[in-house]
Amino acid sequence: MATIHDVAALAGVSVSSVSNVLNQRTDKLSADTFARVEAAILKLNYRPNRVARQLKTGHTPMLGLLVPSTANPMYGQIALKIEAAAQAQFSYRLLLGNTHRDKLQEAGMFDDLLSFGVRSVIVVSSRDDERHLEAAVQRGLSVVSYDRQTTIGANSLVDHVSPDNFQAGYIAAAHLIEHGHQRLAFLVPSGKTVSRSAKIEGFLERAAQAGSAVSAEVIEGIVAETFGDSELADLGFAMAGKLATMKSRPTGIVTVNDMLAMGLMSGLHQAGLRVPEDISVVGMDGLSIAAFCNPSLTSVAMPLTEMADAMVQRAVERSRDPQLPAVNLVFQPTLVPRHSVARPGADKRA
Amino acid sequence: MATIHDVAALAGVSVSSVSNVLNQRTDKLSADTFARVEAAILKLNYRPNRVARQLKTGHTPMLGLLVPSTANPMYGQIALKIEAAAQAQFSYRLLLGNTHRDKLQEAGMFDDLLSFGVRSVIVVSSRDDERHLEAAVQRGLSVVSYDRQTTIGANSLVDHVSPDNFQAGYIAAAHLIEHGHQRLAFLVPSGKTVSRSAKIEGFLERAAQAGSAVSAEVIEGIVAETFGDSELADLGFAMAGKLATMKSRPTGIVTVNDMLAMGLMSGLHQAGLRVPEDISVVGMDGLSIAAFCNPSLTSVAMPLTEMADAMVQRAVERSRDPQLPAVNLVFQPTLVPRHSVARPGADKRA
DNA sequence: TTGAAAGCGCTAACAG
DNA sequence: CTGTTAGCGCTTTCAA
Repeated sequence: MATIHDVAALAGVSVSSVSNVLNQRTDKLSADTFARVEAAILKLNYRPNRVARQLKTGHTPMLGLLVPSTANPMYGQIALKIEAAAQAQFSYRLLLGNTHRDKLQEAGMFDDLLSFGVRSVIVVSSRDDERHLEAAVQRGLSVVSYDRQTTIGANSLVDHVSPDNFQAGYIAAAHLIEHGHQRLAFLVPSGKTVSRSAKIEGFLERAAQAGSAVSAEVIEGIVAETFGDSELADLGFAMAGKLATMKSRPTGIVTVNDMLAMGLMSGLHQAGLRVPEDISVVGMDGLSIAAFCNPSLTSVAMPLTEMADAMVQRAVERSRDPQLPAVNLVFQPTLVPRHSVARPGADKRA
Repeated sequence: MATIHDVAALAGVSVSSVSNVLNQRTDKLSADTFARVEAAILKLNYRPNRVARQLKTGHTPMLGLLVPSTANPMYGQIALKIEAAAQAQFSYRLLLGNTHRDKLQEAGMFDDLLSFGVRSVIVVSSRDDERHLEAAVQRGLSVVSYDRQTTIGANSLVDHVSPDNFQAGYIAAAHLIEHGHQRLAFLVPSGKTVSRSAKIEGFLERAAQAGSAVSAEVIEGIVAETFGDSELADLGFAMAGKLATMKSRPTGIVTVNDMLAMGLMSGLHQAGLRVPEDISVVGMDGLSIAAFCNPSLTSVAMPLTEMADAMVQRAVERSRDPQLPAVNLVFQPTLVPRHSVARPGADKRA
């Protein structure tokens, strides 16, 4: 690989002139010198060594991304959008880590990012406890946390970008109520997270507004060790079995995410219950793949592209100017009606 | 951040002793020095700067991964397995790039990997032309290509790891034939790739062995610009419309991958055709999520974990010893029977 | 067994 | 406008 010295020698100039060309400092160069250097660069097919540059400047065009698992299509989609935003906005590349929501995995990734000189990281995790994120900030990382909207006014060192989860729960319940459902349930894996709590609150709030005619309950399921890459779908499938045997079964169900909904619908079908004739289901995420279930899944979609853009922008800009105050950005979800919701008692087979 | 000098000062030794501790050269150190240095490292919470180390050694514990799009669950799953293998085998981190099968994107990624000093890359691309991969090898990258099994004996500079796609097509057709299907079709997006061709050949071969009673055709669909993140599912959905209006419709369909199959089943259902009663469908990939379709999708599963392990091992080992000859590893797929295949004419509703 | 010192390739004063 | 030079933090001869 050619170095800056080779280019300087070939162009008959000093290395600093070459460096100035590389860094667009045209004001410090004669047009002639500039041209000669450019020619030399071209002829040698020279590419500056970013490692050397980084050792000097302390910067590197890389962004860390921590997600629970790219095997979950939601996070695969997020990774795609974030990569696109990082390239488009800053020509940054992505260092990816699957954490399985494990604190140790996250900590290991932070260590490595730091030692690679990466200064910005986006964390999609959802654990309730955020102290290890603050610790990472103290060590010099600019961290953006996804889906963990903090209380307004809370003083944090990390940026937060999140859909309005309360609103998501609210409009999901509203959709079912508008279709005449009176026995609602919210399905969620056990384990408290900020986003789950907010969704549940929104769901319950809307149900409460409907008065005593509408009942609402929260049903927790436990993710088993034996579940595979699609553990949430596995859980939904398992929970369908429980639902099927309930005496006073809910007619309208909201799930905390689309994978759970897909597993649930599959399990309900297996148990001989029809969606939406016997039970209506509303998912959350807006996974494109959920449009291809049978029936296609009605879902509360999150504005992924906008959120990805915002996350990348905050992560990089704050790594460049750590003085910037942390912000708390909230994005509005929208209901995407498809075919998993109907009036209770309706029967298409009629 | 503490540097090696801080540690040396605190321990009262020279930087080279610290370096020797860092690199486990215990033979060149007294036990006492070693202990003092370790203590200093601990007290300062010192982490060696990998950038500086890399500038000196030329190595960095990073692996590049190029996939068409992590929004496709198949590639999300591959990314997950590869990351796990890279961590487990070598403690390497992953630099991820979504290429959308675009040659320019791939080239840009190669440039960046090289300038970051990354020496190994795994490419999941499937374009027929492989010259740009060979070019990357010339520039110093160790590249492993997935799903592009080359002709035996072909002399290549890149490693190939691939499922036996011919066999995949073969057992998919066999499965349908065993269920009594006589009019088969293979669905594929237009655009030739090595893996698609092999699958088609295997499919046709098995059909031919069944004699003149069995007919087999290949149906190509064109991915439209308007399709979204799940473009393959969109395509399957669109192709279902075409199938529904065919005069002499196939009863057993094999799709080149699971996303296409999911879209297809959704489209068939939309068109009033039942799976598997009216049409049986066999997918390929073995996506865990395909177990939650309705009906659940019978599919030819590829041994992802084993392939990921092999790819990582080859990529890293060859980057360390470029003398190693390129290999061509082939892995066997297995049929995962679920509920999208039945005897033609069978009717569960009876 | 330990330390001094050269340099990996680049940037950015600073001097000319 | 151009060139010289001192590092960035580490590894690794080579001497002591």
